[in-house]
Amino acid sequence: MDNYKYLAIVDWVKQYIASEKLGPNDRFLTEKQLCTIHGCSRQTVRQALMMLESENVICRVRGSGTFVSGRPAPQPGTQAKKSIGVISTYFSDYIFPHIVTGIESVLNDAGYAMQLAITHNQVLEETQALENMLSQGVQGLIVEPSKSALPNPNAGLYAELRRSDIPVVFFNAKYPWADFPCAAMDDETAGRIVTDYLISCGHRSIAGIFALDDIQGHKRYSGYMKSCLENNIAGWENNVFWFATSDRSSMFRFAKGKLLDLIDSVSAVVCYNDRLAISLLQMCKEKGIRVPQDLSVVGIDDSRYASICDVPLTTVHHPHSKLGEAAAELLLGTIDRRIMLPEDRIFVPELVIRDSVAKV
Amino acid sequence: MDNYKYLAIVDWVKQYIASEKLGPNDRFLTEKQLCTIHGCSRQTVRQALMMLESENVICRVRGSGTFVSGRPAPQPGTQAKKSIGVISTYFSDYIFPHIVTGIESVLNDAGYAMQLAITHNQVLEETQALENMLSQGVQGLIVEPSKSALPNPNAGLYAELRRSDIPVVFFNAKYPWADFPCAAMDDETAGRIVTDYLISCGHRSIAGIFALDDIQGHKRYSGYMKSCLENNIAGWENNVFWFATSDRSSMFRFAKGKLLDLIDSVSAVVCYNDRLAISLLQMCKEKGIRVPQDLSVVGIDDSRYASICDVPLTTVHHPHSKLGEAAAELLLGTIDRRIMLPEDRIFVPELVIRDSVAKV
DNA sequence: ATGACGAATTTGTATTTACATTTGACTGGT
DNA sequence: ACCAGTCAAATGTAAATACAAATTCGTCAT
Repeated sequence: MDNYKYLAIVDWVKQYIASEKLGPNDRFLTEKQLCTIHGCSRQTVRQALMMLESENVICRVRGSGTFVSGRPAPQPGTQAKKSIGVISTYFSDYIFPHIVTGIESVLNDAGYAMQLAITHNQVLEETQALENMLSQGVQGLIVEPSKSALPNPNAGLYAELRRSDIPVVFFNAKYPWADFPCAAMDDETAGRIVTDYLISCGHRSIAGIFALDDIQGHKRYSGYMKSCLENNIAGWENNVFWFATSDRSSMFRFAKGKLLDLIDSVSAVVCYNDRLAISLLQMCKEKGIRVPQDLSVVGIDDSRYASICDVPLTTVHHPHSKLGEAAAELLLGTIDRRIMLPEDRIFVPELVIRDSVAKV
Repeated sequence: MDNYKYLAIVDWVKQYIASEKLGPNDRFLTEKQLCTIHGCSRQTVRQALMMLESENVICRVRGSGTFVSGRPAPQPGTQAKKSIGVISTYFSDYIFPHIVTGIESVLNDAGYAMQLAITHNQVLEETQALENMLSQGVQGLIVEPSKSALPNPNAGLYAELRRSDIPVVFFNAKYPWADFPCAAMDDETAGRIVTDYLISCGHRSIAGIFALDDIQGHKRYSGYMKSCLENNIAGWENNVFWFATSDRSSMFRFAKGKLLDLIDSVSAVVCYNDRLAISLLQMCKEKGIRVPQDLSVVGIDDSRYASICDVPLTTVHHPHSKLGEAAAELLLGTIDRRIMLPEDRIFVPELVIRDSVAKV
């Protein structure tokens, strides 16, 4: 039975404030008054007040007095609502909003607040975000890696997280050097099934455009490669065009010539994702290349633009919000179990056939 | 010059932990040792240690000793990174991601973390989010009101925020009973210019579909109304179709008959926003109504779908991310000045002409 | 009225002393 | 090898005292 005087005073004060209906900024009893009321020394009163101040119940001003501060701690269960940090590369567009929505819904149901930061796929912004989150005292982190296929200065930070038992879950991709659980779709299979589909439609010369700095890009490329190998597609290795995600907007300006040459020589293109595919569609429109008559195009991710755009895009469904929910569930699971098992949640990709592929 | 012993000891300990490279869970000096080192009483040492413990630098165990805990507080500037709460109705889609991105960029530059909650336009979820944010100790709030045109149970909470000087900024709309600054576009003018444009194209019977539970809906309706009045459009009052935002997805199921009758009787429709307009376009497609030949449609907000969809939509440009930035700047301004002047940031809407309106 | 000054009040810092409670290691017996 | 008891060490609680620093407010002179 913890029966200490200063704790008794803490409780008494809370009761007192509640019963007297003291609002914010009302003057409270002085230390001396509390001493005589409780018949104890000033130090004991001070210890109680110190505790109350750190709990944000009161506010003390030297020379002036003690005041009631803010909301008087609604429930006695005074633990602050816990929060989870979410770090994403982007989220203004594409599939990201859906993923984050999925995360939010699960976190919210579990009573966690969500703190969001965006890295714009820049590792330094990731560093910044991680530092922020940690100094905010988050209970866990859900991170989409930035430039997951390149060396990364944050390895030390993640190691520290591991040591201090702050749970981390990745989504979309995972850093190979950080063994945390991950929610993602099976990107290799995604790359494979779009290529398989093109081949099943009779295409034999198929270009691929992939992100270079990103594990997802590598995996999708790998699926494309395996499909080409298994189906004895010749020359595929020379038909691959690599880009860095930072180039995404500018690649169609700077590398247009090279890209057009490549496109001229094939009958179909596997695009790293829908966003890229849609840019390609626009370029084709400008150049008078008809899709799918002159060129077949497939994307991956099934973003909403894929179904709305001019030539509805054949693509691979991305689990969007389900993936976000899975990531959040993984994190909550590790928080509950208090251990970090690196069990991933991998989603099986499904082909979505629309109008951007011709049979030959 | 604050030159207190216990603060000196706090600094000394931080230095010591850093210089000796003590990791988490390493045993630290005992209180007695610190007493002899600094030549002071044990209480003074304890005061310092108490501070360090509350800062999460050390961890004390009765009967055992003092231990180094976690990360040793990187910079001496030890105030936890401050965070701002952002409460939005939705954000997975439409213009919301852009708005939130704008907010994030400004907050991030100013060194604030962003905490995000979503209400799904439900006042109770707004209550929940507000409570969460407050218990997290945010420095300020950026809120998009939920059902801003209906009575709201959170009035008391906002009054409390006002009293306790926690700055609040609204965006998109403001509650009429809560006098906080607001960043929004001029919705009345937006409603007016689309109607004006339809009239300038020769339309004389123009329907309007507006959100009922939302100040933005009221204002856009008001613009539509004024334009009709000024241009002597007859019968406009009977051509208005109201809906609640919660009906949005289902209205085309339940009220289809009534809506079709309405559409049959007019040559043009003003839609509350692009999202609605696009749903309408799809319905028209299904029913074989050609846009713009049989029916002209205008939206408001210039979401990305407006430019991509089948019949590119004539609409009004929404400042998206600029509006988000403005909201964040308003908030940071009031934080800096420490007073809340209700100065709004209103954006002038601009018509974006695409292909969904026919001249008659 | 206004301003300067100072006393009283109130919280902050510092020391000293005493005892309580918990932990961990040591010791001795089985 | 194991168990139980003991004891020292470490932190926790409590009190009395003294002085420091900031604020408030009344008084007095201008």
